[in-house]
Amino acid sequence: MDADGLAAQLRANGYRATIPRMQVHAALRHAGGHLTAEQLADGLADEGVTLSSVYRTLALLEELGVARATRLGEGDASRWELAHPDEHFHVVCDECGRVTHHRGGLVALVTAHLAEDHGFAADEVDLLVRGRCAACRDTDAAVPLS
Amino acid sequence: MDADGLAAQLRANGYRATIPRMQVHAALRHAGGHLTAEQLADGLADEGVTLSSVYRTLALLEELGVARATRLGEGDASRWELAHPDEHFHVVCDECGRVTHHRGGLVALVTAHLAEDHGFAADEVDLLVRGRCAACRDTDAAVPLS
DNA sequence: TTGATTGCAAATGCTTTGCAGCCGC
DNA sequence: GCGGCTGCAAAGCATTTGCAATCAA
Repeated sequence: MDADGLAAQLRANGYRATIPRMQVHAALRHAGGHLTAEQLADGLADEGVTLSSVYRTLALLEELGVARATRLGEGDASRWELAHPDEHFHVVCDECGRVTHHRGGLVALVTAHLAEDHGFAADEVDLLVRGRCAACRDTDAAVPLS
Repeated sequence: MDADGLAAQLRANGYRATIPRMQVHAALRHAGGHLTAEQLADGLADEGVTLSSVYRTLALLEELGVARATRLGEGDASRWELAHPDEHFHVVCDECGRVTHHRGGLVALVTAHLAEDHGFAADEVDLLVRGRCAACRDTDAAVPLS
């Protein structure tokens, strides 16, 4: 979604199109996702956007279904991205920290299974995989610890 | 695993079998999982076990592969359970808060897919589904909001 | 005995909130 | 102009950590 679209959606829901809201959205769109609230605030400090506004804006964007939070580690901070229209899941490498998206019918499969067999209406499916990516596995093989 | 098994596993790894460790494990086993650190500490206050020991113990049990943490909400505290030998995922009802486990070959399917197509070695798969359970959907139908 | 482990309390880090002024509508 | 939003600073939680005392081995 572009800036005008966001402004329209905000106003359509009775919210105002303010600088922090537009800037946070632009930053998420530009970065392609996986930013913490603090990273967003740091990057937007020049525009006069503060951390608390970032948090408030993220909560709002989430409520509108525009953004989405994911916890990529145990104690870590939440990381944010724009909501994708199609389902996906996150694959995180514990070694290099790289995060990739994977798409697939998997999420739809889970949803259908739960609905049919258990009468459960799934609103949100969050699939997180942690492990080691191909690049890091190669590196390990080349430079063994022993 | 029973108490003796845990004591043995602790000592085999160079750790001591102390009261907090045995009690936290027993509490998790008895409760069947989904307890926060604070709930554990409250229930074990009579045994003189403090919150910080609960946290340290949980971290240790996780390292040993005996326990496992899951975040069931955004800002919520982590909930803990004993690790199951077989994979499973959590289904949380947003309305009544009930949490159920579901088993299935789904996790193995994801792991295999990532390994074969992307060379990614998955260590941990965390699948969380949120929505409304059958019971709550029935209730809603009987007592419509309008 | 001896060092790992605990309790206590203070510190940390992420996130939320109260309030007075500001700005989009 | 009005009321929603923001910045600022302080509070709130879950979790971690420093240190002296304690306890398992």
